[in-house]
Amino acid sequence: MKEEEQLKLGNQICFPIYSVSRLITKAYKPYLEKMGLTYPQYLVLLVLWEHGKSSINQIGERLLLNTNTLSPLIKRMEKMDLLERKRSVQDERSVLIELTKKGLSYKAEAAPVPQKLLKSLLSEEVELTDVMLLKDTLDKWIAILSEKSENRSE
Amino acid sequence: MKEEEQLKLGNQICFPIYSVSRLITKAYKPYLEKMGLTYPQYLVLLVLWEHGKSSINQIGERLLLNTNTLSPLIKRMEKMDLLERKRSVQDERSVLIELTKKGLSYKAEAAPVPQKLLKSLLSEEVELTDVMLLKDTLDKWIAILSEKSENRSE
DNA sequence: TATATTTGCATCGTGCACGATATAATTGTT
DNA sequence: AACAATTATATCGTGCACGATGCAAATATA
Repeated sequence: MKEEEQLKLGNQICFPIYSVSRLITKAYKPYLEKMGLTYPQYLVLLVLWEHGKSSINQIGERLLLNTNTLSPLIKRMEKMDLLERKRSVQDERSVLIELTKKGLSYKAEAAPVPQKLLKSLLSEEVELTDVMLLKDTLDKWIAILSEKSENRSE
Repeated sequence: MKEEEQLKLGNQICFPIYSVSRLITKAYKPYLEKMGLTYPQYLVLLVLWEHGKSSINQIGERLLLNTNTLSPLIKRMEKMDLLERKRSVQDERSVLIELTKKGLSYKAEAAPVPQKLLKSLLSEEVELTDVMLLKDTLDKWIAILSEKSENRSE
């Protein structure tokens, strides 16, 4: 492909990823706003539902987010009475995050959401096998790219 | 799949899209910061390089962004002397955006960037055919999802 | 031709993202 | 033990995203 052609929006590979990411966040909105959650806040809950009490660092590793994003986000969630922040006794630097009853209780309400969303993304044109292939490629890219962005300093 | 299982991060389909989107924006950074550009600013340039003078509305349609995002972004780009804003004579509501010489000249520098980035995303594990399949699925989703988010009010 | 509706853009407020920097606790080294 | 390096978190500044709202120009309707 000529360079000229590559600069056209329709031939870009990153633009559709960027757009779909935003559009999916929007698609999540009607489901999440019933609970007063944003999508990143929902992601934090996913981690805590799956792994229980975790440090900010551990949450960040799983979501590929740094503390400069997570710290304020988690403080907002604390204000919403979804979780509690406690300094670790073993290591006074760590802040351990634990769900409140309210945070735990949202799990039941959130459970059917991914299924509903996936369903809305499936059609005659896009079948489940396509989605699995897509996820496969993306997961491989995450492995490559997250490696790279960590080692920026080396 | 049980609902319990679906709530695990590793089984989510939207999370990898969200993560890869952010990681790719980061991957673009070293290439774009030479020109002092952010990724969304680069997208605006792509539109203007391809289509020439355009209204904010037209740019928004192509990038799937509204004016509340584009207006400030384009004003920043005007300050950087990349483009000029002019009210349309035919329709005083429209603001027409036209590239300056500087904005035009960046095209040559930006031309090889998508190729380089794509290359860094290809490996033994992820081949070009996988990327084409991925883009195909994403483009179909954009068609579905952008339709939906427009018709929210109906 | 008045008036209602729509359209294009801008502004405001809130919440991410993220680079840069700061700080205190911990660990490593001499 | 004293000091250097690392680690975990927090804060700051900037730039998106986006819902809500406002406003003026254009268009549609009565």
